[in-house]
Amino acid sequence: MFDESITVRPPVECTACRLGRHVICRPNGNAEPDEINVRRQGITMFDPGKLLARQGETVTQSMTLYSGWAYRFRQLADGRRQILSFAVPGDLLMPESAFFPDYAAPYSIKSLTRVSICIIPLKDMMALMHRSPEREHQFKSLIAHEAAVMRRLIVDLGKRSALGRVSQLILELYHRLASKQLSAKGQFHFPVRQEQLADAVGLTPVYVNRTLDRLRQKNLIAFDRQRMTILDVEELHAIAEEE
Amino acid sequence: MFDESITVRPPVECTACRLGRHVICRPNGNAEPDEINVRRQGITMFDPGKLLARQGETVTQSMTLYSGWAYRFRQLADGRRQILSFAVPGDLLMPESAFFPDYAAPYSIKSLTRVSICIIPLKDMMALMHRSPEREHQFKSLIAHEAAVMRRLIVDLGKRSALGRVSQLILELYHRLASKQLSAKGQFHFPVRQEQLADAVGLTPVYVNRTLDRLRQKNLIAFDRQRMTILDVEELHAIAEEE
DNA sequence: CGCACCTTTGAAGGCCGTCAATCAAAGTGG
DNA sequence: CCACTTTGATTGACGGCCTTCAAAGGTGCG
Repeated sequence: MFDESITVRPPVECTACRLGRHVICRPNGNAEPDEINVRRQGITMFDPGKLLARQGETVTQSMTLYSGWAYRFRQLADGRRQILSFAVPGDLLMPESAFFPDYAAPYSIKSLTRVSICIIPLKDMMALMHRSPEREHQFKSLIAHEAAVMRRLIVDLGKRSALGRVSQLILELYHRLASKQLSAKGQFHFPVRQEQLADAVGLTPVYVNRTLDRLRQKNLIAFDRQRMTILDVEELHAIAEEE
Repeated sequence: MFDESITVRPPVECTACRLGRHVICRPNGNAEPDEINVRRQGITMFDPGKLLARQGETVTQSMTLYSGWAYRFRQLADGRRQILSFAVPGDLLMPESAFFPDYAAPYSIKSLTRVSICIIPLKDMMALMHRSPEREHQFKSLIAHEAAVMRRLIVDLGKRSALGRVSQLILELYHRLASKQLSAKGQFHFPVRQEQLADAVGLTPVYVNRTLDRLRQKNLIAFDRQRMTILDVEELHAIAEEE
């Protein structure tokens, strides 16, 4: 399954990880030795569109996105697919797997761009988690956050129009990236194709295109060549809430 | 907030709880004394339509549904509401709150029927949970199950038609009730009004009505006077998957 | 019996989907 | 460096699923 990947020696020590405090496996502030650096198997690269985890299969690895984007999704028998969430640099790809031995993945994961992923055996991640109550609490917080994102998506899909859903998604990703210093002045790298936007917000690619167009004509966003710019955060937020 | 409720002395000992093994607070099989029985404050009754928890407010109590139905929902500023899930007898109303002190409720909860609820202080429930690794694991499993239900709902709302969504919901509740011995021969008490069905599956009450009608005309269900009967589980399941 | 609350039904319209064609951008090989 | 291909964005026409508005019909309860 992973034969199309390339694993390289870790280019950096974990203690010098550029993701800094935005990643779960950051070293403790105190004198604890850098355990993860010893355990991890290297950093693995994948091309865009590669399957990183398959729905139903047992999870044995803990994967942290070091660079690039991925998405979690479920696929129906006839091919329809629903994207549950996007993962951006620093995100743990399946945080809840750390709580259950022999956990069966409840969704699949695909790379959206070229990605590099920091992989360590799930057992080691579980052991690391259990070593410190704070780290365990961080895992629980991650899971609670995932649940909060799912609830928002449910409300979006159930109660909001196309304009509202797309606006919500753009804002959510903007805020997540901003909290990791990955956006500036409302501008950020947004490598999501309209087909995947459609699968995320429960619309067709054609209608996502028209919806983006409406947002552009309202002068709320500029979006071209994977570069998203939010021109009016307040008004975009208002539309995201009202529509 | 709870001034419209009536609290009565526990009518039964926890060790004789009719919910038996279908409730998280069941006594351990081994010789451990019945701790919950000491801590709980009694069983509280609420009329239909009462608010049991308010989105955003800090959770201080652990509530288990002893009888009746409730639903978890989020409400938007303009009044639109999306139901996230239903709670049936035996369900813990907000399992994830046991993991976070001073947890702010991410959704509101309302009684759907007249309900009786077994309430104990959240701190006691947390202490009880931490006492035994198995019980803590049960809590984690509950939360994982809630997450799985949310994922299915996301797929329903994003990718399925009205017929598929309604079928999915009926089947989900049927299976949940069956696992608690609360349904027999495809027949069960279903006290959900069409307005709430609509809020659960992201449709309007009018269209839910028409959709139920289509299911009846296909001879897949009978539904009258809060009594739901599934006439053809296989075919209903097929439609739930395909539509 | 009368009122409140649902459910059911009809008609009209809009949001979004489907199908299809065109266009733009980014490779690819010569 | 330029045909050629591939992939994704864009646009138009049309249709359908679902919404909205309104009214009528049931059901339970005081």
